[in-house]
Formats: sequence, C-alpha cells, structure tokens
Amino acid sequence: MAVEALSSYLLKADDAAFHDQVYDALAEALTEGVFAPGQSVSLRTLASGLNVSPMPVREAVRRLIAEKALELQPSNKRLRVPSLSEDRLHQLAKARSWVEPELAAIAAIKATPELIETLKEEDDTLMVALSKGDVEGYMKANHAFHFHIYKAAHADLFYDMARTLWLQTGPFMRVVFNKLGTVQLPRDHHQELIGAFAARDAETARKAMAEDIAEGMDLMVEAVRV
Amino acid sequence: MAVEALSSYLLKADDAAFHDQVYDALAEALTEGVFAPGQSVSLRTLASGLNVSPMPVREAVRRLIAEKALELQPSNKRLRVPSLSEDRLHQLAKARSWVEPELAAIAAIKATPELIETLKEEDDTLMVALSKGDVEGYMKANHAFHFHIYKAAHADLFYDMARTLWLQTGPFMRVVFNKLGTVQLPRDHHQELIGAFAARDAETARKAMAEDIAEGMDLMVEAVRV
DNA sequence: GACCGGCAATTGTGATCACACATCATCTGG
DNA sequence: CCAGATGATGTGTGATCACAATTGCCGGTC
Repeated sequence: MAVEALSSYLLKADDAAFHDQVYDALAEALTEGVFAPGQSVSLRTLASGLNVSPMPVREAVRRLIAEKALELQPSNKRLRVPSLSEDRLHQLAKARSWVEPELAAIAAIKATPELIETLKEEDDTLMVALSKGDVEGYMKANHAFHFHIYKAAHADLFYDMARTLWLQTGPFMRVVFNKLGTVQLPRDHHQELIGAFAARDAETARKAMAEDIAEGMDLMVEAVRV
Repeated sequence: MAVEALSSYLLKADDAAFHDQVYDALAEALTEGVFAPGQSVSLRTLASGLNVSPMPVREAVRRLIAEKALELQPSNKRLRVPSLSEDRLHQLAKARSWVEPELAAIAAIKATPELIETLKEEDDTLMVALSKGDVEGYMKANHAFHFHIYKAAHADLFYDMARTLWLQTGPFMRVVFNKLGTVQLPRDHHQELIGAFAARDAETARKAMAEDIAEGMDLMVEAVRV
C-alpha cells in the first residue's frame, strides 16, 4: 500500500540529483509513518510509484539501509521496512534521550531571538492541530519544532544522528496512532524549552528536552507492548 | 595514493554481494587510516583498484556517504574523505564517550567467561604490539578488543553507531600517528575493563570505558590542534 | 478437497553505455 | 612571455539490459 501516492512526496528541485529527491521523498514518508513496519517494498515498485527509473531509487534505498530506516532480509535479500521490536524501540529511546537533549543544550547557548520567535509560532500551530485532533498536522508541527532547535545547534554530526533516529522511529508512530487514536497526545514540554532558550539556559533546555522525549517514547513503548 | 594496494583489503566471500565486499574493504581501509583526510577519490579509480566494475563501488560509497565516512563536495559534486575539523572531532569524541561506555555497561551484565578469555588474549597481543612499537598491530588489536565487547552487548543499534563512529575517526588516526610517532601510545584501561567484566559490574565497566575513550580522544584533539 | 510440482513474474545485483559538467592541459593570439 | 580560449580527460549520474535466485500462482495428481 501507500506506494501509489508516493509521488506526492516528490518535490521537484532541479539542481538536486534524482537520487537525492527520491531519498527526501522516502525519508519524509518514513518519518511520517506512511510505511507499515515489516512491510516489504521493492525497487521497481518504488521507482514506478515515483515515476523515475530504478537507478536513483537504488541509491536512495542503499542510503536508507545504511541509516537502518530500511533493511535487507538476510534470507531473501529482499527489501522491507524493519519490524517492531521492544528491544529496538528501547535502544531508539535511549539514543534519542541522549542526542536530542545534547542538541537542545548546545542550541540554547546559541539561541537567537529569531529562533525563539520561530519556535513560538511552531508551537502555536502545534497547539491548534492538537485542539483539532489533527494527528498529521500535530506530527508535522512537532517535527518542525524539534528540528528548528536541532538545526540551530549547528552540530552536523548530532543533527544527523537525530534525523536518522526520527527516521527509524517513524514506522513505530503508525502503530502507536493506530492503537491509541488521536485522543491522548503527549503533553509536551515545549513551553519550558522556549523559556530555557530565552534564558539561554543550557541545562534547563537539556532537561526539558529529555523529559519531552522520555514521555513521548514511554507512550510508544506502552502502545507497542499491548 | 593507497588506491593501488586496496585489493588486499578485499577478501573473497562468495555468498556476499560484491557491493558488500567492497564496502567491507573500504570500511576497513578507512578505519585503519589508509586514506588521508581531504583526499579525493573517485568511483572509477576505486573500482579499478579493487578489480570490480564501478557499479558495486557506487553502492558501497553511497553507504559510506550516509555514514559520513565519505562526503560529496557540494560544489564539485566530487567524492572525498572528510577533512579534519576540531569541531567535528569534538562531536565524535562526545558521541563515542556516550555510546561506547553504554555498550560496555550492557556487555558487562551479559559477560561470559568466553568473552573475558577472548578479551585477555586480545589484550595480550595488544601489549606485545605495543612493546614492539608496532602501530598497525596495536590499532588492529585495540579495534578487536573494543568490538568484541560491543558485539557481546547484543545491541544492534548502538553497535552500529560505534562502528560508524570508528569509521569516521579513522582518517584522524593517520594524522595523529604521523605527528606523534609510535612512542606515546595511550595508556589504556583495558585491565580495569576486564576486571569489571569478570565482576559483571556495569557501572565500573562504563566508567573504565569512558576514561579509555576520553584519554584516546584527548590525545587526538591535542595532535590535531598543533 | 488438500497437497505438490512446475512455470511465469518479480526480485536484487552487476555491467555497460550515454550524458552533462568540471577540471586541467594545451594551444593560440596578443 | 603571458593570458584567455579551447579541447581532452575524468567526474558523478541515470538508463537499460542481462542474469540468477526467489516468490507466487496455477493446474494437476493423489
């Protein structure tokens, strides 16, 4: 499923290489939980779904495999979205609970008024989506909020680690919202974060981010377990 | 340079795909510091150096780019080994100082007598290489020591993070040993680690590993700075 | 009706060719 | 003798074909 609507994720940027555009499209689809865990995909199917030749898809997929957002089954050597496992989710949670607070702490020191303004706006649209029960809107806004912070840290390696971790968390999201519905969305710590940024307080920012992630991931662990 | 001797890193395994073998070869070469930071490489050159067609090299390289062990220059779109930067090294140090102690702590709990025996042997060959001033032997043994531990943790995600981080640290190694020579190799904490493993003491293992890495990375930071 | 054998379609992988672009050397004109 | 144009070479990228292996379907047999 979902392959036929993939082309909507492909936004044309003439200067970028095809395989980069394909990567972005697949990455966004994965982060948003378009693909189900365990679902098998194929190069040619993706290619035709994106209206490109299999070649750029191969390279994009190879990259996603390296980032553990996709996997090659050792037996079949066939392509698929990694399955859920509680152990895997725990490792993701631990890793995120280290990297992202770290990024928040770095960003807090370098915080500019522009960043804070952006975060406030982002948090507003998030709250609106939340009150409307708009899951997709909430997820998009939440993603934007977090990554505005991470980008502001100007720490490429950590930024990419966070990006990769979200990529791997995506497919879990789908399961969570399938089981929990839109009702009990996590109470986030975004206001505390914005406050810490305004005060350029690294440790408070780190702590707030850690709690934000811990609660979100706890929700996922709980949802996966049952 | 170094490309002509690359084929020695290619060990035949009939069941594995070409691009995997190529990846392994390039990864090992990178971890051992065969390539100089900033050195530019090309698909066709690597391909002929490894006696394969450019095709599998493309996929292997795409993977290495995703792991930030290689990079594509945005201007030229040409391939090269990432340059040194103090900021980059700091991020690597921070990341390693979290992931690898974490792995050590997990592995300590699951430690078996076999693992401890292997580690002792590994440490012996390390000491022998050290006393002979055999840099390459020391690096190989050190790598083996650490990754026997990491593998024993059975935490795929963390293991792969460690692997990727070593991949990125490789090119720095070359610079370090060029500047420092073989004399002042780091006094490691391997004995403390082995002791902690025998006692199944996670926190002591974590601490010992953290110090081992901190000292090693400090050495590198110092070497890069001058 | 259930099981199994065999054929067709689909899979990932590798090789080869074509293309646009960047780089570098050489050559030409001043 | 030097600068700028011009060609040759090398670069990553994409398309297409070939191939072995696996999967899945379909019909036949017990």
